[in-house]
Amino acid sequence: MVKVRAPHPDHTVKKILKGPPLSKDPRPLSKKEIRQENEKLILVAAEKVFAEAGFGGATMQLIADLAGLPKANLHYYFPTKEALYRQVVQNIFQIWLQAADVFDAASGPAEGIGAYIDAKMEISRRHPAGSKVWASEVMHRAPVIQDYLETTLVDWTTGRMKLIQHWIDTGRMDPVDPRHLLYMLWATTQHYADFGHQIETLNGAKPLSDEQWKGAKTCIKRIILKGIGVSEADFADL
Amino acid sequence: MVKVRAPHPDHTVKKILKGPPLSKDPRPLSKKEIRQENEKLILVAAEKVFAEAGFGGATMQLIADLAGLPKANLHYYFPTKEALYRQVVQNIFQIWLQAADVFDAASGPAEGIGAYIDAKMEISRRHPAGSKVWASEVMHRAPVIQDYLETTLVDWTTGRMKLIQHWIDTGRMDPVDPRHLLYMLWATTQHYADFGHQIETLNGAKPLSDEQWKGAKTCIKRIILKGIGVSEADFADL
DNA sequence: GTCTATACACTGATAGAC
DNA sequence: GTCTATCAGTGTATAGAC
Repeated sequence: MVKVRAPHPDHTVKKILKGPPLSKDPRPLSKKEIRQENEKLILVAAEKVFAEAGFGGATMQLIADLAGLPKANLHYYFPTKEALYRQVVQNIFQIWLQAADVFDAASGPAEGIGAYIDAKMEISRRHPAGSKVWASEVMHRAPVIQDYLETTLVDWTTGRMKLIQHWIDTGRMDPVDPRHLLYMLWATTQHYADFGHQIETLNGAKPLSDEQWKGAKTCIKRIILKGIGVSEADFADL
Repeated sequence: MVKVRAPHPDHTVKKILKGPPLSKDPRPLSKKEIRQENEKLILVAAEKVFAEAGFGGATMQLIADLAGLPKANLHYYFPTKEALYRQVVQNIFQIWLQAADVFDAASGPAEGIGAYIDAKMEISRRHPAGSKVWASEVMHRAPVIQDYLETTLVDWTTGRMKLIQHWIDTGRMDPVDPRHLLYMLWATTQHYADFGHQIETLNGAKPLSDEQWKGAKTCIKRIILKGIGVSEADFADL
């Protein structure tokens, strides 16, 4: 008996990724512009496919179809699947780090942590695919960006922990472990991207509305800021 | 020129999964016992491999090697890779739901939420592989357990939200959105499993010690319970 | 820079002896 | 119930015409 082989539990992926290919800019372009244009096209498509299917489940064919290019062209711009993946992950990491800026510019915990939550929630909303790729990469023991974790991320975390400790020492918040506070901030905000499907399902199969996103941000900020002993007067305007 | 093909960014997986195969019980066994024994062996191995490599990156060969069985035997016990995966995911879901019991048995928010955090943190610690498989499944839009999300999970969540609302209505905690509070609990506790590698890296490449796990639990409970307005006297014994 | 055709490796699954 | 050998399908990557 011939049995049809189930391609992958992620058979939904193909449906989701259906639709018109990403549109190209129709202007006449120089070679350099063509390269930039196509690399961008491929990276955007790759991010979505890697997010939906994981590295192993993603195929160059799926990415090519979504980008509207022949499969061979992908290998012209990126030598291997892994190189393409690596570029996707690095791009996410940049966005992720960028959200840290609001942290430093702040005058105190209410402003700094509040703004950081807002920024990370916006990332979860605007870059859900990127967040998922990042999560997947870390879950699989960071095979391609371990060096970043050990250098950039460690530095970033150390700096932010010192800042939080300073806020504690000057009596502007409770003496909580800065490390676990950071993890809580990462976890809570990232959850809305990584587990977005679960959240949507629990929301009656509908994406969160503008109001609901706003409500989520406010709720998270209230609980955490109050939880670390920031005076309620300092974040009454949420 | 012949180029060696990079097998997968998860090349670390093979190393990690190395070591002596899971030991079998050497007693003489009945056929039924043999079946139970081997199914258990396969499921444990599969959980690890699926967690480390994702569904697409996992291979029946890797699972077989880790279980110490020939590849063909896996197909004897589980007809397809997907069937095996499905069983793994369902097992996780049961553990996950089980943690809910402590929630209901509680007399109020301090006890209920505190115990739930403890229970979920223990799951993250004792079943990190399972947690990762679950996270991966949801991130990929739950291709095999969507029906569970729509039925069991929705029911569970609705019930717990009502309980929290009751606590609010009786003035035992602040009027926060129960939905987002639940998400925060899930996110924060699950983070210690799913992002365990990142946490380890930030901990000097060492797993969290007993003390550190305890510290994490305490820190999370303090922030959240205080954040939702539970009187500090009610959780002073953390 | 684009794209068709194809090489080569690997994986899930099965057949069939023991 | 166990296990070796093997098949068929799919995937990455490349060659080479345009």
